[in-house]
Parts: sequence; structure tokens; C-alpha cells
Amino acid sequence: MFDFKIIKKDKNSRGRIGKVTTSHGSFITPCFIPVATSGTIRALDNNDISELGTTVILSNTYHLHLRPGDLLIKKFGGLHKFMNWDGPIVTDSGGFQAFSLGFAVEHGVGKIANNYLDFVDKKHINRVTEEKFAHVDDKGVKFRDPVNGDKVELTPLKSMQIQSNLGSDIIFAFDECTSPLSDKKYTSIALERTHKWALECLKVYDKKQALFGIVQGGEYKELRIKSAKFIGKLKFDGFGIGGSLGKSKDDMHKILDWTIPLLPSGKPRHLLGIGAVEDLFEAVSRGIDMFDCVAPTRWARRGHLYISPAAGGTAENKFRINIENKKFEEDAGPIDKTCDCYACKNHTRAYLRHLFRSSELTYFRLASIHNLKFILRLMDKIRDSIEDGSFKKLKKEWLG
RNA sequence: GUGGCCAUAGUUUAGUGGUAGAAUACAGGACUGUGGAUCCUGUGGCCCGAGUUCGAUUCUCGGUGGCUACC
Repeated sequence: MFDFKIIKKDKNSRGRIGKVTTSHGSFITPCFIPVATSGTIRALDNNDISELGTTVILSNTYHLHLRPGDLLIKKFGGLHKFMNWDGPIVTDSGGFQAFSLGFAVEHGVGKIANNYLDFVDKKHINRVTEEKFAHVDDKGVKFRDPVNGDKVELTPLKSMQIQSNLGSDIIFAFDECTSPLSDKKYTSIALERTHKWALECLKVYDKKQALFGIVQGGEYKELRIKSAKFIGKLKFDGFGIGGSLGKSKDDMHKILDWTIPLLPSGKPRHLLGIGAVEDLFEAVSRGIDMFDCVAPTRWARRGHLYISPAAGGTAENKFRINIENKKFEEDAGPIDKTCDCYACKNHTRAYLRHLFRSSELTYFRLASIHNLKFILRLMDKIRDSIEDGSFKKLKKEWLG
């Protein structure tokens, strides 16, 4: 089963509060969905996850298909039982890996080209790579397992089958994610392919699951509008906005402004792979209901820990500190004095810096707990502020 | 005690008769549908003394320190 109800709309923006209900429970939107690629939020166990107040998680079709195999997971009664998580699960389709393991690896670029450009131009754009990790054609994507070199092929049908075997509550259509460096011509070809695949997915998906379509089109207005109109009129349960989000945050905001008004207002919208603090505010105000992002957990592992404005966080320093910095060597305070997470209640910045520099496993858990709690608490605040009409004020407090 | 080998960045090491690269460590930075991966920038060095030479980190001798072999 699947249901989405809008509970309240913000007066000053397209932001809204909603409730998503699945057969494994419900969650309130806008919400942040922690990424549990291989059936676990890295470094955390289910106990940690529950204590953080996580309501829904996202796992990955491509990775689980490779290891341990979706058929094995099916034998265990699906991913919920395999990992012993009883709440809602979203799975990505594997389409993104055509980009993240293909073009992105070859050219060293991310979803938003941004600061990469100088670096890309000089070092990577002309680099000849003999080993392609992913190759796309009209049928699907051929991958090379980066670990053991095995060839793997994903198609719309296969992605739907794998996600059915996993038994997730919300699944995504198989799509092709293009690069910020792709030109309009190629992005257009990829777009047609994504649209064709969307129709195939709708035909063959497991109707016990909720299927979300994905809007593509890169940074090109004409293509984004075309895609939003096409995907938006299909019988999907919700919609993802994916792909290259341009060369700057401004580009990303424009893309949201072009596409969201063209999607059915009564269905949830998921902004794929985005989750920096300022992005959450900007996207919610433009009508996004769901986010998933590796940023909180990956950045935690890299030493970047979130701090609020009260602790010195700003858009300029990305609301974070780098715990590796020498200036925290003797810092006896918590990561963020306003945070009530386990790490902040029990440990100092100096201790966490020590654990990080010593590559201690405990660091990864404490840091991941902090960053996830921080983001989940921020989403709580955002929802509360829409509820009581103070979202605009909250956004100004944080972004200035 | 005697012989042999060696001495270059905090550490492990390339290399050169015209004052030197790397790895790692250190100081920072990047990272948005997960590799604890990766990438970028910066700081930092020729054991001491004498000799040969226009010029020595390099060649010679001595000192000091280390490794090793033999009695």
C-alpha cells in the first residue's frame, strides 16, 4: 500500500508538510532519508538508527544486487527481514551508478559541477581511460564491478525485478543520470532513453511497491520542462528529480523552479542525492518533500561535522567544522553546544579529533550519529516551522 | 680491536661537480541517488671539519654516528 496526504502548506513558499504511508509504517515530510547502501547505515546499528529518530532509509539496488545478491535477500524474506529493519525502505534503481561509476569516475566530477571545473578541465577532461566502469545504450547499462571486474548488466526490467526481490516499499524507475559536462545533444538523447525506460518500468514493476518516476534533463530548461511534463503525467506514485543539477547552486534552484510546478501537486517529490544544509532549505521552499544524501555520513567519516549557527555554522563554512584541524587539539567543548546527540553529550572535540587521527572505529560511529542527528533535527525544525508559519524566519536565521 | 658498507625532509628513501625529487608524516582544501577510496595545495632536507675545484650534497682525507663481518 502507498498513500500521500498533504497536511499543511507554507504561506510564503511552495513548502508543505505531508504524510507518506507504506505497508511498513508512515513518515512525515519534508524528511531526510539516511542512505543505507548495502543494507546498513555505515558505522551504525539499528539501535543507533532508532535512537536518532530515523523514520525511513534508502538502500541501493546496484550494490545489493552485486553483494550479497537480491535472490539471497529474497530467501530471507526481503530486505526488511534480512537487515531487521521494520520501517519504510526506499531503493534507488541503479541508474545513478551509470554516472557515478562511469562518467564521474572517468572525469572526476559530481552531480553539481561547481568547483570541479578548473580541476576537471586541466586534469581529467582529456584523460583517456582504458577501463570503462559503465557503458550505456538503449537497452540498459553494462557495468564492471569495480571490486572484482565482473560484468553486470542492468535494464529497466532487471532493476524492477531486483527491487521486487528486495521488497522495498518505495522504488525508483531505472534512469540515466547525465553529467554536468554533458552537452544538450547528449542530455537530450539520454532523456529520451530515460522516458522510454520509465514506460517499461511502469509496465513491469511489482504493484505491491510504490514506484517513483525520475525527471532528468540536466541543466537545460527545455529538456527539464519536457521531462517534467512527460514523467509528471504518468501513473507514478511520486517523483524524483535527478541527474546533473548544473554548474552551481543557482542552476539547481532554477531546475527546481522549472520542474516542480509541472509535477502533480498531490504526489511526493524526492530530490535525489541532495542534502547539504542550505540545499534542504532551498529545496523545501521550492516544494521538495523527500531527500536522500550520503553527505551527513560520508562527511562525518571524512572529519566534517555539522554545526549550527549558534555554534558558528554559516553557509560559507558549510555549517561544519573539520575536526582534523589543529585548532581543535585542546578544544574541551562538544561538537555543537546546542546538540543533544550522544557524541555531543559525552565527548569533546579534542577527543573526537584524536579518534579521527588515530583511525579509530569508534570515531565513525560517533561522527555519523552526530551528523545524522543534526540533519534529522534540522528537518524536525523545518517541519515545525511550516506548521507554525515561521519557516521563512527559520530559513533567514540559518541562511541569512 | 680490525676490516667492509652507509650517512639526503620528523620517518623511509631517489639523485646530482652548478645546492635536490618521491613516499609517508605534518598544515590546509575538495567531496551531495556511499569505497574508511580518491584528488588538490602548502611546510619541511644534503652529519661535522679540512682539502681539491671558478664552484662540493656529490670527489679526497679526518672526525662523529650507525649497520655488518672477523678475532
